[in-house]
Amino acid sequence: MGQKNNNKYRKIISAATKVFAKNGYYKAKVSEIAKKAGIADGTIYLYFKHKDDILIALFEEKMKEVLDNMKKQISLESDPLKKIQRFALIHLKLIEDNKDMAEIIQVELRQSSKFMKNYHNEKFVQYLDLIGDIIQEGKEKGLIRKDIIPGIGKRAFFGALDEMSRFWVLSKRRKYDIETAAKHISNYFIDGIKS
Amino acid sequence: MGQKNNNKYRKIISAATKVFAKNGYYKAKVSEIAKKAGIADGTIYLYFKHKDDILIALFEEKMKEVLDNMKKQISLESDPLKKIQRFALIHLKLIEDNKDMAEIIQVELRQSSKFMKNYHNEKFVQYLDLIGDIIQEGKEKGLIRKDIIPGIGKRAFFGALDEMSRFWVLSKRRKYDIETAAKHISNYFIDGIKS
DNA sequence: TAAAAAAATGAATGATTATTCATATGAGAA
DNA sequence: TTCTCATATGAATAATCATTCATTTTTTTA
Repeated sequence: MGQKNNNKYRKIISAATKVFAKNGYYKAKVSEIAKKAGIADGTIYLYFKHKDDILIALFEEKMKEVLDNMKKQISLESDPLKKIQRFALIHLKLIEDNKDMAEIIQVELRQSSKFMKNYHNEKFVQYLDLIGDIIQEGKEKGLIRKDIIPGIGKRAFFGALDEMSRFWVLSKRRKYDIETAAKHISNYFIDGIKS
Repeated sequence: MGQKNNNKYRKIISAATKVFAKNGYYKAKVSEIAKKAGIADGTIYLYFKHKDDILIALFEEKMKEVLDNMKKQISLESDPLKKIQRFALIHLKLIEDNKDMAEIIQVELRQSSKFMKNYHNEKFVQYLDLIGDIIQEGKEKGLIRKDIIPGIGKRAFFGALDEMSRFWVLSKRRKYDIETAAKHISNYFIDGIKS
């Protein structure tokens, strides 16, 4: 038991994604996850020690997927400024294609430091660092101004995308389409930091 | 009872700010708020109907303060581009000066749509709109490009600042000082949208 | 096929806490 | 001082769920 490729493990993660997304971690009932996964309540505890282990496992899974996917896509582009554009588009598309996951990351990522004081979301840090690395590369190639600080730049850019996602995740209507939003946000940023 | 200028009402809000900030809304115990406010548990229910009313009242109070303060400060500047710079600085200073409040807004604002499905944070919308209005003004004065969409711009800029705050609120060490971060973030943005 | 091991079940447990309310306290009026 | 009303108290209540574990079902082994 407890194997990550186990059928039931997968079912629990998948059910939990939906249940956590609906009302947040605290309002999510373990029994509802079990029900949605089509198993008994107790079975969950054969695969996870505690309720919060489900959330952590879920984070790890999804973030790894997101991170691997983004890395691959970014590597297809060689121009750092183009990489930034692509990052924006991929990120927002990801939100669109994984609404449940996006809701959880939006809401619970913030909460995570509160209720799991010791859990450090390493994958999230790496995701941010992808942007930092692009900025660094751009500086080295002379495409980005030398005075740009990657640590600030990566947060500013990620934050801009993230706030746009938050708006989408939490509101019903989509006012701007993904391509437009991605293009605008990456262009503000690129024009703001390029040489 | 229930008067907003009431002594005990104030004490409860103030105690709740600290208690919510420490471990988040769900882990906060009403009895701990009461204890910190120096009153009996039951007294809280003379001023608030439910636990979540405390959080909503707290939001309203703090956001009103923040909003009024920002409005006043922004109005001292006439150049829209300077207003953006000032917005960044004031916003980050505010986070610095109100760490407890900042933690609550960072964490619970996200959560709020989950556990109070009907509560719409009007003051937050207005805060975002301050940025939207500045952008609009800049476009009218020919200082900002005509193709900039205020609805995207305001979210991008706020998101950039907000992600920087998140980093500060959740980490112990401050790597960049406020003035530097504010200057950089507002400059990326200004260079990205100016004519 | 029978025995043993592994997985799964779900009713019962036990801990947690928001909320209530019978009672007490204090302040102003007469 | 005594009565009244508003305010405050905090022990008791009652509902909620995560977690456990004795029992059952399924799978593997021989």
